[in-house]
Amino acid sequence: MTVQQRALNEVLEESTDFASAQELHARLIARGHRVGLATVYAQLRRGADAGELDSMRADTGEVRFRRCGQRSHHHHLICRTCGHAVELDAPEIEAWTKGFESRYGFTEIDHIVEVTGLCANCATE
Amino acid sequence: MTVQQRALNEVLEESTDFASAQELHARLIARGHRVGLATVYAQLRRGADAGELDSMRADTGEVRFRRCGQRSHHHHLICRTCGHAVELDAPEIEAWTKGFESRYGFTEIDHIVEVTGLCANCATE
DNA sequence: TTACTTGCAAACGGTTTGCATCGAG
DNA sequence: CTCGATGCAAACCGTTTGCAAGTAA
Repeated sequence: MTVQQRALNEVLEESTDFASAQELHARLIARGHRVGLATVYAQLRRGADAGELDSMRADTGEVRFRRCGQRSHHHHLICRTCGHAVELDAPEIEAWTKGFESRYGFTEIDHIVEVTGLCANCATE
Repeated sequence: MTVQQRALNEVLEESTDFASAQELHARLIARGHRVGLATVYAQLRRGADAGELDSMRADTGEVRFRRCGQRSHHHHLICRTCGHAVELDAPEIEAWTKGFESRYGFTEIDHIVEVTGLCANCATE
């Protein structure tokens, strides 16, 4: 656990919405940390691979990250423009996917569900 | 309406899934059309602006296009091992996502749903 | 004619990589 | 001491733009 990792974790901890690698890097610099952009990218990649971070691609092409607050399985409603996120309960989805196990003979069923849209703020611009 | 536009329309007409600008360009070249990549991008942009094309950003970062309104939205149940796919109807999902428009003030809501598992064949191996 | 489209090449912006160095364990 | 993390600079890749030449109407 390096100094840079601790610093990034801190910033991720404090932000509630999805943030881009560059935004996170800028915040680190603003706080006086000396961190390379490539390092931030590397850290974010590791975090996402390890399942500690959720990632999504914005309309602009950047990837945005957020620490996953809930441990249990859940989904997000995410603004495609600014990354603002709402956590969703999805009992319907869980039930829906369960049904496939017997119906199609599939096992170990998993699912990825991302709901995206434009939040009230971004829609007016 | 130029020759290149007619050619691209033809290719879009024939493809049922979302295709990237580069894929579409490659298909045009494969058919013997002399078209520049920049032209394909320009055409796709115009088509999307005019509402004739749906566009979405893939995980890889490319933008993929599809002619609008053909074929209703659906999802797949895909085997993680052999790639075997089953088409799914998802009325529950559609209804579920619709509810968010008013509840959270989001507009233009879209969703990505991927259901994966092991098919009967692959599970026994 | 005239405005719009074409298409090459160069620019752009986010991300990744090569590699020498650093530092945690 | 060792191996993974760091960070600069350069490479990458999809996309956009500048601009000269072409073409539909």
